[in-house]
Amino acid sequence: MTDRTPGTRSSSGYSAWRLIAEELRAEIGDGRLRAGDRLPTEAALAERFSVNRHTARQATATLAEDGLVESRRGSGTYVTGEAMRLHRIGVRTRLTKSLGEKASASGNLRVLNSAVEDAPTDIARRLALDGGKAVRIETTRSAGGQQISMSTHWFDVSRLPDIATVLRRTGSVTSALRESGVDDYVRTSTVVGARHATASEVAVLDLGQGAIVLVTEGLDSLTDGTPLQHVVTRFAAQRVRLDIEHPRAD
Amino acid sequence: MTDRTPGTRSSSGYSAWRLIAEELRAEIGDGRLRAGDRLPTEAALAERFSVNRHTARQATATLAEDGLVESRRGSGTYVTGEAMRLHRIGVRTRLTKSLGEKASASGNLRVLNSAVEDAPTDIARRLALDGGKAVRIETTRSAGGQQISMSTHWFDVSRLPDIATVLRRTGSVTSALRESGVDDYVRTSTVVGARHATASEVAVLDLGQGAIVLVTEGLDSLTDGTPLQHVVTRFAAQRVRLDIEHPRAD
DNA sequence: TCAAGTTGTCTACTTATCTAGACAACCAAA
DNA sequence: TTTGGTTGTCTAGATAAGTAGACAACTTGA
Repeated sequence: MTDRTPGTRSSSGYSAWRLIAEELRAEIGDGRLRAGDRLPTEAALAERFSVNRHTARQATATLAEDGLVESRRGSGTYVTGEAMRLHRIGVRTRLTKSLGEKASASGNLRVLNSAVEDAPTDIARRLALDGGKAVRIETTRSAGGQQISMSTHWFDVSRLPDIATVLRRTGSVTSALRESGVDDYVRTSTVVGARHATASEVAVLDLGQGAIVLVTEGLDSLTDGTPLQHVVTRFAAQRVRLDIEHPRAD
Repeated sequence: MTDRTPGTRSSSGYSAWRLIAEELRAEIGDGRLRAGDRLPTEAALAERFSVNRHTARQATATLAEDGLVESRRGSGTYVTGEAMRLHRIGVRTRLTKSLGEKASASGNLRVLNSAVEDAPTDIARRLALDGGKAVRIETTRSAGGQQISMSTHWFDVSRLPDIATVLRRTGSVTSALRESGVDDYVRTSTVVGARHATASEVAVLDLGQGAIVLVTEGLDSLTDGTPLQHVVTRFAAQRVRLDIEHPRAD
């Protein structure tokens, strides 16, 4: 990108301004550009990425739409702030506590829909399902007026037949499980990946097309090892980072 | 995307075929399409995404270039496989156990360059630097002929003045630290995010423009809590998932 | 063997993106 | 106030991306 020779138009499926915008977003995200800093001028960006000034402008305009930078005529374009949320992932993921740095009240769970159906074979195996039937629940989580994540939960229907109803009422997985007779459970496995958001994720999470989602796939179990919940969560990567809890050194 | 009305061209900076390609990649990644499955026909994809067949073709062609699918004239386009690597993140990330073995399961580490310089203030604070000087080392990790990740390591130069030289020779952080008198250390903090790859990451990790990187930011410490290493790693998200180690339930 | 269905390739055309240059509006510091 | 530097806006033209239709090459199952 930086040294893309004019003829070597890469045809990557990304417009030039989008690539520039994401490059700048990365610099803001990892601290090379901090809140209050002035971006390079439009002319400098155009020079650096070997594009016309209009193309560079479109890049900063997109970042401005996202509220990441602010352009001031006659002066320059400035970084407004990062505003990244931290989501804790640990043994006991008390969700209602982990969202938002300041308060415990943040993080609103909403049940979109639920159904009892045959689980995909790999999920059925992970949950050690007998009959193969499972409760699938789709939820979203928001905080501070922003969509944070969306999840697909799978429970054994023979073990937790009413979990969807209870979850809809309580708005918390931990509470719903407690009401269903599960006093304690732990996260036994988590795998994290990242990919582009699908069309439905773009819609539900209120993202731009082509945005990125962090995908976590987790298994919660009773303390004796009995599998309880298989849950896949997609976080809006531009708003959330995952804070991994490590066990105490001893 | 799926129901994009013709006039509502979103102008997202992503070409239509790129959005389709990433949508399909997501379906392959999360198991909705499995190895051996046949993709919808080009005509069906064109219909579903409201584009011309040629545009849909370009999407599958890109996936074929990545080795994710294979097109067979007269028959269809088939998913070849996922081939996702798992990278473990835990308390003690013993990458290479014995000195004699050249390559461990987690791949081959190569030192790109290193320098002694002033650390950024936030890193200096995390490492509790006295003079502010730190050793910065850039490394890459490959496995099976593929680039897996690239990292930026920061060490306190007063504590580990020769770490770069030793790391260059041993090819393992654990070994290099052991030779430097550090017998044991633990991961005390890890934060995971995701964003588009920068131009240099695209080059080093051998990715396509606009690819996604998983970014981990970790702090390793002695068992008494003394900070040792601040390390930022960027994984090629299309090749790697992070497997989070959870402490035993007891 | 045949017919239906699928991918591969070609040409022509339309639409969107990027380039190029100019100038206005505005800011900040001399 | 003046000057140089910056963002905002306009017009026109060049290049890339997407549409449209046709047909060849090949596979599969009847």
